[in-house]
Amino acid sequence: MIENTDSAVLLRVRDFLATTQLPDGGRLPPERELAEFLDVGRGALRKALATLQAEGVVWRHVGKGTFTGERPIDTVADINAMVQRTNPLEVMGARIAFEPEVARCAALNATPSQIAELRGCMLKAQQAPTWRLYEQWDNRLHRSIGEASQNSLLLGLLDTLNAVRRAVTWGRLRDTPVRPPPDHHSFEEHARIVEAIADRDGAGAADAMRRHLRSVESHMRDLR
Amino acid sequence: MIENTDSAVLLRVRDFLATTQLPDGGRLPPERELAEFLDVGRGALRKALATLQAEGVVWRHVGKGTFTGERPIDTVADINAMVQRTNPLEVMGARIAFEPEVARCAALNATPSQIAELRGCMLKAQQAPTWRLYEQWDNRLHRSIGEASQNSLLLGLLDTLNAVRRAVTWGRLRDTPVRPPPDHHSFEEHARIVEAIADRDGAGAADAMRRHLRSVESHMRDLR
DNA sequence: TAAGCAAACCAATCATGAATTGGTTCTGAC
DNA sequence: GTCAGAACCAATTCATGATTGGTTTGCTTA
Repeated sequence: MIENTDSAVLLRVRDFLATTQLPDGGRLPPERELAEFLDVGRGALRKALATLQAEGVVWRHVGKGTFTGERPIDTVADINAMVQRTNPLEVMGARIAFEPEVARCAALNATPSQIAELRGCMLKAQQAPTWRLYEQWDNRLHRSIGEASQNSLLLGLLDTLNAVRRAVTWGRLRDTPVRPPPDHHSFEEHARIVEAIADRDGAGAADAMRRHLRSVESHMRDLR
Repeated sequence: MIENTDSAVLLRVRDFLATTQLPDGGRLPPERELAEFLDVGRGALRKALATLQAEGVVWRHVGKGTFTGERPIDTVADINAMVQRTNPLEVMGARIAFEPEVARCAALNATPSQIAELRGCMLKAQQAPTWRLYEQWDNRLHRSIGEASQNSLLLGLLDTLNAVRRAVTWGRLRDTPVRPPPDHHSFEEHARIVEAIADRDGAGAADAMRRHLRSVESHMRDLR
C-alpha cells in the first residue's frame, strides 16, 4: 500500500468527486464500496469524509448514504409557534389579505372540473342541515379554491393558515342544532366568488372573496 | 334474513356507530367484517356507508379503511414536502400573489421605527459590494416589510414562503464577483415600495411590490 | 507503542413482496 | 329487478430483509 496518510486519502476523495462529476445532491457510493475502489481502509475514508462534511462539500445520514452539497433544510413551519403568537383578529386579517389573491389565481387557472367541484361545495353548504356540516363544506369550498389556483405552494400556505385558524378558533364551533337560515349572508357571497371564478374574472373573484371575509369578520364581532 | 332495506341497514350502521363509541377519527372494522357482523350484504353496507360519508359522519379511503369524523387534509406544513411539490415558477407566482398584500398591511400598520428600518435595508442593499450581500439585504428588506405588517401570522406565512423559495432556488446564487450595477432595476422599485409604505398608501405599496416582483420574474426568465 | 486495516455489530433507512381494504364487476338465486 | 355473494382491481399498509453510515473490537504492521 502506498502512503495512505490522512491528507493523501483526502486528496484522493476530492479527486474522485472531481472526476465523477455528480449532479448537485447526488449520491456517492457506499463507504464500503468507495473504500475498496480507492484502495483505502474504511476508517481512513471516513476521516476524509468527515473533513469534507465539515467543509460542507458533502453530507451524510445513516441508512441514506453520502450526498454532495449541503444537507437539505428540515425546518417545518411550526404551526404551534404561530398559534401562540397570534390571535383570532390576526387570523382574520391574514385571511383577508391572502385568500382574495388565492381566489384571483383560481379564477385564472381553475379547470372546468374544479369549477364544478366549487359549485358542488357551495350547494352542499347551502343544504347543510346543521351548522357543523355547513362549516365543513365551507372549509372545503375555501380549500378547493386553493386547489383551483393550480399552485401547490399557495395551497400549502393556505393549509398552514387554515391549520392555525382551526387551532386558534378551537372550541368555538357553534353546536346550535339549528341549520343556517336560507338567507344566510354567506350563501350569496359564496355564489359571487364561485361565479367570478367561473367567469375567469380574477379581480371580481378577489373582490368577492374580500367582501365575504369582511362580512364574516363583522359577524364574528357581533357574536361577542 | 330480516328486512334489509336500505334504511334498515343505515339504521343498523348508525346504531353500531353509537354503541361502539369510537374516538373521533377512529377506524371502523373493514367492510367485509362489518357486513358479516351486522348480518348484511356488503353492497347494502356500502350504500349505507356512502350515505354516512355524504353526511360527513365518516370518510373512507382505499387501502386505509373507514374512519369517523372528517377527512383530515394533509396539511403540508412540512417545508420539504412543499419544496418537492413546487417549482421556481410557482414560487414566483405565490410571491406575486402574497407579498403585495403584505406590503399593503405594512403601509397601514408600520411604526415609524419600522419604516426607518426599511429605509436602512434599502440603503444597505444599494451599497452592497457583492451580489451575495445584496441578496442578503434584499431578503431582510422583504422580511422587514412582513414585520411591519404587524401581523405575526402573515409574517409566519412569509417566512414559510421564503424558506421554500431559498430551498427551491438553491444553488442558483449568482457568484459573479461584480456588485449590482448602480442602476439595478430593483433599487428604484424598492424605493417606491418603501415610500408608499411611509406614505401610508396601501394600494400604492401593493402595486409597487407587484411591479417589483414582476420585474424580478422577467429578469429571472431572461437568465435562462 | 501507535496507526491502520478488516471484521463484526448497531440503528436508521430503504426496498420488496404479501396481506389488507375500499371500489367495481359479474353471476346466480329469489 | 334486486340483492347477496364471489372474484377481481388498485391503493395502502405491514412485515421482513437488505443497505448504509456510525461504532467497537481485535489483529497486523511498521
